[in-house]
Amino acid sequence: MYTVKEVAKLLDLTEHTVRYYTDKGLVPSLQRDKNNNRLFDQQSMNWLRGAKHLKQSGMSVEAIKTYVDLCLEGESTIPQRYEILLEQRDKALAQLEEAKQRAEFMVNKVDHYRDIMNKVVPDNMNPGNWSKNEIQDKAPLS
Amino acid sequence: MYTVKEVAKLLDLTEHTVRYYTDKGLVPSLQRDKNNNRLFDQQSMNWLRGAKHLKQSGMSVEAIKTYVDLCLEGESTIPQRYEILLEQRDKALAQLEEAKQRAEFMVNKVDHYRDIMNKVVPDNMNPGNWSKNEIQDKAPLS
DNA sequence: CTACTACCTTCGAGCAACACGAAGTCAAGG
DNA sequence: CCTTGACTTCGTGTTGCTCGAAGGTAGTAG
Repeated sequence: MYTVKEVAKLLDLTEHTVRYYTDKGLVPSLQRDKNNNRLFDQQSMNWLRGAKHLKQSGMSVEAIKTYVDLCLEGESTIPQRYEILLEQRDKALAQLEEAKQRAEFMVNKVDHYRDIMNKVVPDNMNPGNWSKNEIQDKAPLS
Repeated sequence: MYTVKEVAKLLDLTEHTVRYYTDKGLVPSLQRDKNNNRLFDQQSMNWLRGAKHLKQSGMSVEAIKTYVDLCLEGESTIPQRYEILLEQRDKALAQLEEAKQRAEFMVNKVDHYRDIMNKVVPDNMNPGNWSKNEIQDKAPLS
């Protein structure tokens, strides 16, 4: 059994966010101790982890709540839940592609700055001269 | 030369966001036509693309503005800019890792739902039973 | 010339998802 | 007993859009 602080640390969320999600009903199995403190068992952790993944893949808190309610309704909602997950999966895959490009972009910029500071190339590093490919990147305008 | 609508499409931003960023000074090279319409040349596109990448890697609009101002100040701010980019690069790399895990998670869930609908396994798919590894995933609690 | 369409503009309000701080409760330690 | 610290609720603040109103301009069709 975990406290708010512990789950926040384990799942890499702030305590504020953990409370916010539980208040919004995203963790239906949440329990309380005799002092009304939130208490997370493994199942509650799983709801919360699922909520985090769904949120980060682009769902609103409200949409996640709807999804959770569908889960609680039983097996009859499985096709509906499947459709939702399918859409979120595709978003997650698209995000992964974007994250790759972003990481590559940032790595290139840092390398470029390092070169500048080593006097290898002149300063064409301000974003106005940033472009989408390295050919242009290495052909400074200014 | 591109209009707001065109850059929005090219960079995959909403028109609102493009106007918001330009209003916040993230595109110092922005020009206007005789009717006061925003007009983007290649340089302005690059500022905007840079702003988008920095934003998505976790910087606030205000922080990006600060960065842009540093760029405009000249070469003396290069070490400072390098530090900023270094931090953002690390965040981008961390995000990439998270995106990978999230995508894997979502793919597993979708596959799992497909199995359920094909009557391969019983329903243990509600998030309360979701767990971090597939061993547990395939050992339903309910 | 007018009317319609399709852009663009500014501005101000609204909104989601937290973030934060106040004010209070409770249990343990010195 | 009193402080420390972690928890609670509640209400306000912030960021980054998001939307819509209200209006200007340019092109085309009748």
